Amino acid sequence: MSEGSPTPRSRRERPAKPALTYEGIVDTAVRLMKSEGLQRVTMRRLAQELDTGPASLYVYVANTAELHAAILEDLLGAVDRTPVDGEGEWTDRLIAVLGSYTQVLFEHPSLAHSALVARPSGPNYLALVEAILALLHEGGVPDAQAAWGVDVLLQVATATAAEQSARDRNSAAEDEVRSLITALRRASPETHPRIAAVGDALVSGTPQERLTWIFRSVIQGTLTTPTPADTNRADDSLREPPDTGSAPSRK
Amino acid sequence: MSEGSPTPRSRRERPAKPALTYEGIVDTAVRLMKSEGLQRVTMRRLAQELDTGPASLYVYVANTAELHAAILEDLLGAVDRTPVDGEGEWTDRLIAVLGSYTQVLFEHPSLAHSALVARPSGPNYLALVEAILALLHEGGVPDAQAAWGVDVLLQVATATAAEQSARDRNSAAEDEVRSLITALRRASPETHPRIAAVGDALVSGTPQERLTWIFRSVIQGTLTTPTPADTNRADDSLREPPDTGSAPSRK
DNA sequence: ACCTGAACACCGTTCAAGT
DNA sequence: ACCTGAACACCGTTCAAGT
Repeated sequence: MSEGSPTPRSRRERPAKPALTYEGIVDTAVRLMKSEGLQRVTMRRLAQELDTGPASLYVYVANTAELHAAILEDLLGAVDRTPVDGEGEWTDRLIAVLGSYTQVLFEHPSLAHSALVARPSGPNYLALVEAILALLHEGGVPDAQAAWGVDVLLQVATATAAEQSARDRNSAAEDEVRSLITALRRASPETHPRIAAVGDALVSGTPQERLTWIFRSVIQGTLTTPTPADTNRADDSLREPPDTGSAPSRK
Repeated sequence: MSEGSPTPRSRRERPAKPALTYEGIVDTAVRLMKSEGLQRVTMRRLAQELDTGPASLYVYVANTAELHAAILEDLLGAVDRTPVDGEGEWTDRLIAVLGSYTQVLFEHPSLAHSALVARPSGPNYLALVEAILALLHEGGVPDAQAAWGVDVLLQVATATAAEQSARDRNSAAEDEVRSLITALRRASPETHPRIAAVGDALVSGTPQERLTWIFRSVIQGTLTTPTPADTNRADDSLREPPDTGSAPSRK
């Protein structure tokens, strides 16, 4: 599986245009994303980077969405999962893992938005899900609740990063927030008594404080809210048998 | 297209081309969105619908994002807020309002995704925030927690609608979910013990069941999780950290 | 003063034709 | 058999020039 040794006899050798592979395409896409943002990772721009035409990429990648999902999966490798086996309260360690995930999205703002739709299924994503489940298990959260909770936790983290990063990059989004704040402040106690009553609390706190509170309260809700499944199936014998022997043919 | 309308021959009277106004533009945009989806509500397509050039729209709308936010604000008028003054448990009525909001997004799937970024500040959005705050207040949720909770509740509702609607319209997204499910099922108990242990619970339940559980658990978390503001501040305004460390680093 | 035609600088995706 | 040039059908946004 070794590549042929390069024989550098040609002096007008180009900068080693690498053969197109899925890995090479994703690597280049990640590099391009880090340097220019996801909005520049287009099929055409990426093809240009790879010194080919856009049509060639379609041999390896089905469409732009799949390309973006592949970038996300790659980036998830940077999430720090070490708190899983660390010390301290399990909730704090869970918040640390979720915070690291959010941080990764923040560092690449353009990615967060697409992460809300892209559903990666690669090893880095699975490892993250496993880490969160392990911490919820350690905290004594029932399996059914933990299973549904992991989705919500990743969802709020992703959505928060997407919102925040939209503001960073898009001045129009910032204007929208500004006018929302103005509208909230101007809300009359007559027509909007509760908005007037809570006042600045609607927009108070640092993003950091708010995010930590969100994690804490969603964890709390997950811990204390039974799923309907708990009443439906009391025993856990509904699990699929391991796929030894007969392969399940239905998809 | 609206051709073949009976126009008098003598005059070149067109089919009553309405003068451009902000309201007229938004109305047409909403109609176009309902008939062809948000992805067709482009500046160019909308201008075509209004029988003008795209440049003319920029007199009234700053950019595409603002246009989409205006559409969302209009659609929020369809949210059923009557449960606020209804009967029954406050949590059930809150879930009903949030469910109606989610339903509106579901009925116009293309809108949900943009709703995650667009921050409307119109009357319909304010009325929705007011309604949620009123219900949280009725439930005895402290103001500071209610203020932060309303954001999370709208966020999870929006994100859920966006995810679900992405699947409906985009077969690629559906494939992604399918391969995620496969990946979860195949997870080895050796490397991913918790994923293996919870098994199908990760993907169990109807969207309806899951969404209701999400609302319930986020409400529960909001109710029981104190904000740092409760201990930190009395009535002081928030101060921004100096943030002098932003060095212009070149790479 | 107000509006817009035309241009600039891009897109995703497909497929016939070339190697 | 594999790859890609070229085309199709679009985009957002700007601004000089026309009325």
